Amino acid sequence: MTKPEKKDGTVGKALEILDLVAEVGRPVRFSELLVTSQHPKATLYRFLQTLTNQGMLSYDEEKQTYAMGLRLVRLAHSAWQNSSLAPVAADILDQLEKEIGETIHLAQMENGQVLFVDKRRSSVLFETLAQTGRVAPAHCTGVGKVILAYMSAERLERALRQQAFVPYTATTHRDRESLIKEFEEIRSAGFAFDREEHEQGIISIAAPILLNNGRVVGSISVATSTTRFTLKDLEAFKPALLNATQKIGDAATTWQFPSPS
Amino acid sequence: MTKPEKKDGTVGKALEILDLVAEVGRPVRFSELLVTSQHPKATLYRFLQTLTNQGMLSYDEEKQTYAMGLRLVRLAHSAWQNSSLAPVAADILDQLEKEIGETIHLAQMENGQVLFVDKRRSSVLFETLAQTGRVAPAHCTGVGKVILAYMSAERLERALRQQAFVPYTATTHRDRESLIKEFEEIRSAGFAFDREEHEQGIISIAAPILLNNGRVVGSISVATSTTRFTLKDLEAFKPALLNATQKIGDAATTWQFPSPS
DNA sequence: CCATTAGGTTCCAAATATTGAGACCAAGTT
DNA sequence: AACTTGGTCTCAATATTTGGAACCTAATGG
Repeated sequence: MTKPEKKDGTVGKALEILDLVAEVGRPVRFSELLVTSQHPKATLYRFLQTLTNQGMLSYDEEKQTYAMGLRLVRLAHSAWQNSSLAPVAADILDQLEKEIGETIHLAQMENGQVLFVDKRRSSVLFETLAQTGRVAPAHCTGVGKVILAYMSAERLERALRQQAFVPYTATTHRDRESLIKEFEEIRSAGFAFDREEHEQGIISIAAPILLNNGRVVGSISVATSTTRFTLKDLEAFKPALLNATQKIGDAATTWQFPSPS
Repeated sequence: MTKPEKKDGTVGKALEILDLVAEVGRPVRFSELLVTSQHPKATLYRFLQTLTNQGMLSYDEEKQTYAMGLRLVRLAHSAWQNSSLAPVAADILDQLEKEIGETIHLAQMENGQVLFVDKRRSSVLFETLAQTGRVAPAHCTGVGKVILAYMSAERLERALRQQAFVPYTATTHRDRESLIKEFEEIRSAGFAFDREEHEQGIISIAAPILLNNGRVVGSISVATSTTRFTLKDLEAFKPALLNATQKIGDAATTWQFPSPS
């Protein structure tokens, strides 16, 4: 009673199961879900049934596995167009890419995680983990930290509670205090670095996208590998980066702006 | 009792509302949804509430509008990777693009509609309506007709019932009979044409992707404008196209294959 | 400037859908 | 052949959803 936190009935539970399947990231068996979810057999079974014939999941009869359904990609298309910064930012990202020629990510906050909503690929073949639609932890990425640093106290509190502080590398922030300490630094600099905090050998510089009323709605980063650039080198991109975030912020303010998570 | 057709309780209804919002394709007001949905005020309100704080919808307080939520793009990423043909087909599409240098679409069936799950853009600046995640009617597109033509009787029946037969252009099939008649032709040819049936000035050639057991799981099309090619010209792509669909079919058979809608 | 209305939100008892223990079934293992 | 493991089905108890109507609030108009 002191911590209900969630009160969304059947629909909420069903969606929880979708998340579960999504998290696994591959087709998954009934029994596997049975242990990770808290539900009894019959209940889980019915949810799976419902979600499957709604097209939110797909069921492979032969392998007897569940995977995410195609209806989601249809729905997501609409989400991407209407609720993400991607359409507003597209032209500006194109321009930024031409200017600096490195990998660029456009990210927003989704339930305490960083969600990549668009990107431009470096011409050099170099893959980061990030693809459009992919998520990453907020506490150890440039895009994540810079959004957190500019959040309102209320939203920040909620987001911090959602951080698991998984220590990916030696430089990853391991607790709330350490992370919060960096925020002041980020705010006074106007941008954040990722110092190989998520992936060994990958660094980035990220700046916040602010609405004219001061609200953060997302961020952009330029990411590269330590074999090609140092943090100092990345700092050279700062003017171009801030110019881009400024423009996107302006555009998003006048345009239909998305409500943040 | 004679035609329940849908029996998915609360979850089904909630998802129906998501579809509703997606269909509008722009942020939408409460009152607008109230008339298109069948639900009473209070009920709709609660659903919107639930979906919003689940991140499936986003609410713009200022404009008082609902739009699709970012959680969907996160979930869809997983769907696209696990349940679509896109990952299996990626390399083959790349190759096909190099070979013929025209716009290519990879499509699957989703609830009676054609869903584009990937594409390769022609180097010539030429935009079709199709983007990844976008949907189109099945009865008037090459990718749609060719999938229908190879479906099992049972699945076909279901799909046909979902066709609205909107007459986009002069050549669009206007009824079930006319459409069915073309299926034999398609099957004996092994591919389908789109004769400006969806968009004036856009034609395409499409071939089915078949699992080794004969089941259709998707299709590929090469689309172009009538100012650049004729149907005869498109037919020249047939060998390359069939080669690609064959390979994708093989790959999909051995690989984790998605369950069709 | 008050009256009126349209768009949203909240309440609550009745109607309905969800829930889960356990029975059941199929297929593979020992 | 008995035994597991993985999955599906049934049914009564229970919790949730439901929607009419009251209630807000901010616009609109007279």
